[in-house]
Amino acid sequence: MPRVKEEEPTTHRTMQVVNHIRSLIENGTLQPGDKIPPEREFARSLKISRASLRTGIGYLAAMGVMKVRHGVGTFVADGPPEFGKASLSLIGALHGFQSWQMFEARIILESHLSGLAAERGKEEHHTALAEEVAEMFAAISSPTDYLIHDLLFHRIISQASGNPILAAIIETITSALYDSRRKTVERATDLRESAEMHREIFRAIRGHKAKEAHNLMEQHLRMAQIAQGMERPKERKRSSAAPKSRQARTATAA
Amino acid sequence: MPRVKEEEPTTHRTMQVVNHIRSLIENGTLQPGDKIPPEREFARSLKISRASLRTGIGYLAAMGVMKVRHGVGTFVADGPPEFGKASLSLIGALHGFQSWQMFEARIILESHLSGLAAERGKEEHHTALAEEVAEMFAAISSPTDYLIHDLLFHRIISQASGNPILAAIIETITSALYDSRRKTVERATDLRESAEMHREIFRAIRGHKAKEAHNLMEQHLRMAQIAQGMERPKERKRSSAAPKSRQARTATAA
DNA sequence: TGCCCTTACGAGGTCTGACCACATTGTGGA
DNA sequence: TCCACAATGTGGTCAGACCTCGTAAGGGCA
Repeated sequence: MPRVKEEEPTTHRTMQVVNHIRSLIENGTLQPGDKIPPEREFARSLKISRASLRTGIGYLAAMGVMKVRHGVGTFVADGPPEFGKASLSLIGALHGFQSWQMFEARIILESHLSGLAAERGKEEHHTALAEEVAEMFAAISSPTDYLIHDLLFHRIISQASGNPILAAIIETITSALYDSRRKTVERATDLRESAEMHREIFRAIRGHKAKEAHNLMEQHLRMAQIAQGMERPKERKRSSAAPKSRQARTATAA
Repeated sequence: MPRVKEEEPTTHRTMQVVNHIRSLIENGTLQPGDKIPPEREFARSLKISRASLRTGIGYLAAMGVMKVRHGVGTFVADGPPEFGKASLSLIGALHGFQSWQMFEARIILESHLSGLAAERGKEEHHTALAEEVAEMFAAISSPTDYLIHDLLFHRIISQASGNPILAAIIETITSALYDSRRKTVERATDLRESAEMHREIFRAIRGHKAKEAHNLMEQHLRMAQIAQGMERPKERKRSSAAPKSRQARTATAA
């Protein structure tokens, strides 16, 4: 039998698609927000079946690189960089991540980010931060609105830090923490104090006081940690039989 | 026309699969290393097509939760927790992550981890670290072997830190940095100094000197950073309008 | 007896093409 | 003028056949 073996299509189809799109992104052909060709057409141009193309796209979508909208099209992700939304939650379920561990990670990272933002922040960031602080004070009586600006405030700091990787990590952790956080803010009674704290952080960053910005952020987050009951439990006998808090399936809905 | 609309099986099939497997993991039915049923069989039991099941599995595989082996079966991931291997690299290409940023993230995280390891490390970790240090000294003349134990050393510290989330993040960053790192080690001439440094870090951790462990690790990594030419470039004039410049390629390029 | 090669089978990988579901657009009727 | 509905384009799902890879079982040769 003729073992012609013509073209070696390199690796598996999935990776073929991933690498192709990756190169399109790397050479600038595809930019955040761009739409890729329809599946049928794209598949034909790549000489692979639509099913295989979809596998590859699914892979990219899972990691947050692409965003698929039913009935509309498939796009390159835009907005703040972030790892797959569900990834932390999923991997956490697999390895038994605890809430306090997520919060600890957040404290460490965001404190540093705050310090970096103080060192590297530009005028534009200072302006944006000032605005969010003002909005927070204005929303003191509305926990829901307050939370929005709180999130924005922290996100701006991430951007100001000049390290998108750390920013992306924080973004991922924050979204995983979002649910429980929303509940806490609902019953928070002293948003004013929180707002004051944010203002102080802002001032430290604007004044390029890295050390101070770092410490204030850490202090702020530790308070939040306590408010949400996410302190690290006392060192105790391995009692992993804790009441597992069922995470909402809807995750970061709306 | 009979628009019966019987049971709405919740959301899309993909998420249906993901949530199903997720719940199997959460309630302990599925544990790391376990094999899931064959696709055909599993699909039938879930009342969905094999294609849809595969989409869901692909999603989980992309995030490192599951591992698919052609001709063998599909398994729940085991080994050190980690986000999708390609994720950082891919998202990095999309958002123009720089190598120095990855290294900066690594320094920040791993220094803290080292401090935490000093606080929380157990005997078992100390033993393992000691062993790796010994192996490093033994492999001083073999860069490749040396790198293996170097990697292991840092991984043990991650575990000893008691925060699997931070450990997973580090694991992801490290693997993204691996390529360029391997090249550097090839031409490294002074592995002995590096080994000495690791030993000092080990001693700090064993002695529960958190601050010292933190500083030593930071110092160690900054030296490595310089050795690999991954310092943060000088601050340069730059318009805030994001001049769409061709994204610099990360050193991990091909 | 013991090893190696071949075969068989189980499992994932890919293809095809049809059809379903969702969003947007355009057009005709009220 | 405005709303309802149909057409269109795009992703989502399905079905079943076939391909490829790994492993284990079986048989032949030394």
